[in-house]
Amino acid sequence: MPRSRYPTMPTTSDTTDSTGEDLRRLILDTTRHLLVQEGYQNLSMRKIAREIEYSPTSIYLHFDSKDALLHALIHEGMMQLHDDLEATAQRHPDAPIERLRALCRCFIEFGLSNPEYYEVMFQLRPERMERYPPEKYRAARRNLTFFAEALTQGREAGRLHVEDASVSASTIWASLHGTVSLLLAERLDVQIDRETFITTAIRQTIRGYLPSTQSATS
Amino acid sequence: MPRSRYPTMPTTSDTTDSTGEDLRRLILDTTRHLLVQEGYQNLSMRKIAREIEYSPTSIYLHFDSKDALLHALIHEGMMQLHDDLEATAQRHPDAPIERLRALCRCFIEFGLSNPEYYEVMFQLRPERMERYPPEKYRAARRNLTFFAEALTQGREAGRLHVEDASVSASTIWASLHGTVSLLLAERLDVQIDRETFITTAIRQTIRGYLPSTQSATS
Amino acid sequence: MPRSRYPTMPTTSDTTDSTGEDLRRLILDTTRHLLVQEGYQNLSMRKIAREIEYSPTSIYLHFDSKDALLHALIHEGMMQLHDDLEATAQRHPDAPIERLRALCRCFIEFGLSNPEYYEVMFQLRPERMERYPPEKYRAARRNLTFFAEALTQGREAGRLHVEDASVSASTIWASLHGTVSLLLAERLDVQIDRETFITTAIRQTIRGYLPSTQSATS
Amino acid sequence: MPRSRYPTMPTTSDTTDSTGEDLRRLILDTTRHLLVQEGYQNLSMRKIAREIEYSPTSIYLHFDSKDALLHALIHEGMMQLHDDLEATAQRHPDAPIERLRALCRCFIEFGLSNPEYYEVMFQLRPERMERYPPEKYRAARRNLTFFAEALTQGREAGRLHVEDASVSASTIWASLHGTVSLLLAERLDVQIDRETFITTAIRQTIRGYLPSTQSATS
DNA sequence: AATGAATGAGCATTCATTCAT
DNA sequence: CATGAATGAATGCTCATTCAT
Repeated sequence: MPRSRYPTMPTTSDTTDSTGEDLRRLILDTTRHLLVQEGYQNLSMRKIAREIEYSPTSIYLHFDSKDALLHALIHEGMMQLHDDLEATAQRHPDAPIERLRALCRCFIEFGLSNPEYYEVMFQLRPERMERYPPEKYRAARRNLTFFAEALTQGREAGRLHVEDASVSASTIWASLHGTVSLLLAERLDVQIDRETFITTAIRQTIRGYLPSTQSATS
Repeated sequence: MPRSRYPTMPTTSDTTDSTGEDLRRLILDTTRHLLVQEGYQNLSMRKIAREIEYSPTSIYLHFDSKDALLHALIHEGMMQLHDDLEATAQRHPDAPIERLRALCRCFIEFGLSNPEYYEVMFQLRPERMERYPPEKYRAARRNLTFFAEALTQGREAGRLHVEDASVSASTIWASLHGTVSLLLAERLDVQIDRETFITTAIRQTIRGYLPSTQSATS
Repeated sequence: MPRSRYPTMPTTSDTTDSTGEDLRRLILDTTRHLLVQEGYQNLSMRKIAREIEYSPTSIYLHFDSKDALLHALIHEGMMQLHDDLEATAQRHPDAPIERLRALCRCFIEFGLSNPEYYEVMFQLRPERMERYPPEKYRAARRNLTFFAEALTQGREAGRLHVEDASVSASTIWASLHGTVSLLLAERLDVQIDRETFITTAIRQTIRGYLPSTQSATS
Repeated sequence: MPRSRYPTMPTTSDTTDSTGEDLRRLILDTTRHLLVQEGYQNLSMRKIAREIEYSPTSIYLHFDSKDALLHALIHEGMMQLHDDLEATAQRHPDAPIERLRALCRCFIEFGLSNPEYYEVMFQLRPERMERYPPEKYRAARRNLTFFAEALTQGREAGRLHVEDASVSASTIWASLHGTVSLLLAERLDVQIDRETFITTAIRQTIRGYLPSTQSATS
């Protein structure tokens, strides 16, 4: 009986960690694993149950519904992304532009290396997110602040041209999200080299905030 | 008997035919409608049938399979987007930057006002696209050339800084796609005004191609 | 438009052969062909229609139902088997035992070389045969008389030990049918050589009618 | 609520278990019943479910697939046939010819009194048997050895003329199978008395192995 | 003589979930 | 804490057949 064959998350979540929380962890890890392996569309409670060698019913002892399970998973993903971004940010404490570039690269790499995770984190239909718990939502939004902070510091250092850091963080996010999405959906023209595409996307995104000669437009 | 309760496409396709083509249209229109209402994941042949008040079998008289139906829909969407972009391009024959901005706006507006199409057009998982007919694929790709042409002309006029027009067209597309996606998925922070977000996204995207004082590294 | 790509039956049936009978023939030939190629289970009116490039409806102009079509086909098969057996019988006019052996071989070979045909001819469930037209049934039964005649002549020549030629013809038929069935169902042990099996089956079947030293009890 | 209206198998299998095995039995018994009533071709999971007044899903709690269900059924039939043959063989330990005759009679009676089993046991198309588990296949083949052993002992006693006992067991099986098949398919001429037909079939089959005066023919 | 349009019934299988234990 | 038993609803798709034209 394997039961715990996948790398475990270091319990980032707010679990009070009584004894039986182990199964909760096992479910989450297995679900994540299945998600990556078979995709969101093919994820089913039964498969999770089969994989952990418990009955489907047991999952419901720990999660109210499939949605609740997914939400927990999204949250974990957001937390991991947070950790990744944070580590990245700390590597460039005094160079906001470099930091911004690194954050962009970090986001894209997170998406590309966790494709199915990415799908549930950012592409789940709004109705499935309706019941997403507000405090988790707030935590997720915190990821954006890394971008906003870099922008703000860049502006304060006079090196970036930023009007509203919060809005700009969102548009940067949009660009990165579009980049990841097209790559994951394999919609990019085969003639275009992936790495060139990514580099260009990041470069142009950042160029949009560098002071320009023609400041005219709108 | 409702039967035709949704706005109809003005028969963009190559049909000018007999009576029985009406049902084909009805199916396509209804499918589009269901797509925006319930999303691709919840779309089923039976639901379509129920909605048009025909038997599921009847759909198969007009489309070989669910995939074929979706492909037809995607193609229609691509063709309409093409028409929109073309009309937009012609409105600014001699001002590449203005044209580029208008094309961006056009794309975003297309996405926001045809959410039915958008999901299947750009977010369908690669497996479902595998059998997408090559000639339709080629037609779809043509939409990108409007962007590439504007970039090229802007470069030739010395007003845009563009290395590879084809790659850049793709990164612009990525930005726009990300923008539309986040809006449709209702992932944007409620505190941010939609119109501001869109305008900013477009402006920054284009700024990325304006000549800058600081020569952007790599 | 091919329409008549398969070898045609030489109109053994009782058709008055007006002009439109051509389609009837085409349907029969195509059905036979499909049967051999794809098996009885996969035979459908639609497939036949597709193959002959007529509408499914058209088939119903010539055959009342799928059953009627199958019955016509069975009849044709029986007639062909009849021809085969007849030709075989005529080759041994004066040697009843040899003739019997040849008839057995002929039957088995017919079965093995027309597997799917054989299936509908002899293995169709009784309820599908209920409405089989009596005159066709009688014609089919005539095939048995070749065996009965050989038995009778063998008895008259004092070379075969036969009580009731009609019953014995049936038991011989049963043996042959069993032999063909097992071979077609691939139920024979792989260690047993097909040809040896067939030869043995025939030999033993005939030996059952040769005069024995031990007068067989009961 | 009928639920258990058919004769039950006395749990030949290796289950001596809990309560839930009852449904498994009910499914098997009902399936057998439906098989004889409607034939293999018309057997569907839904019909079984309807008949046992459970949901179709419930069947899948006990059998992985339709094939698995059929295989279980075939195996049960083979085991019962085995028991019947074994009991028969033991009744004639020292009289190989009598034993052979009794085994033939036993096989035919098994077929005629278990028509439900018969079709799936011996007439299933090879495709459906492909995945038949090898150990079950081996068990099934063991039934043939009763015939082979009787032949061998008859030969050793100098009372039967047998070349290859294994091949001959198969041809005897073929004869019996043909006999049963024609009877079950109701293909026998109504003028022929069933019992006469069966007796004759068995007698002639065995006569084929008695030493003959004319040993000549190949 | 031929068809286009349409359908009701059916298929094997999977799903998330519930409930009594 | 965990489960076995059970289900209603759903899935894409195929079938033989009918009927008005």
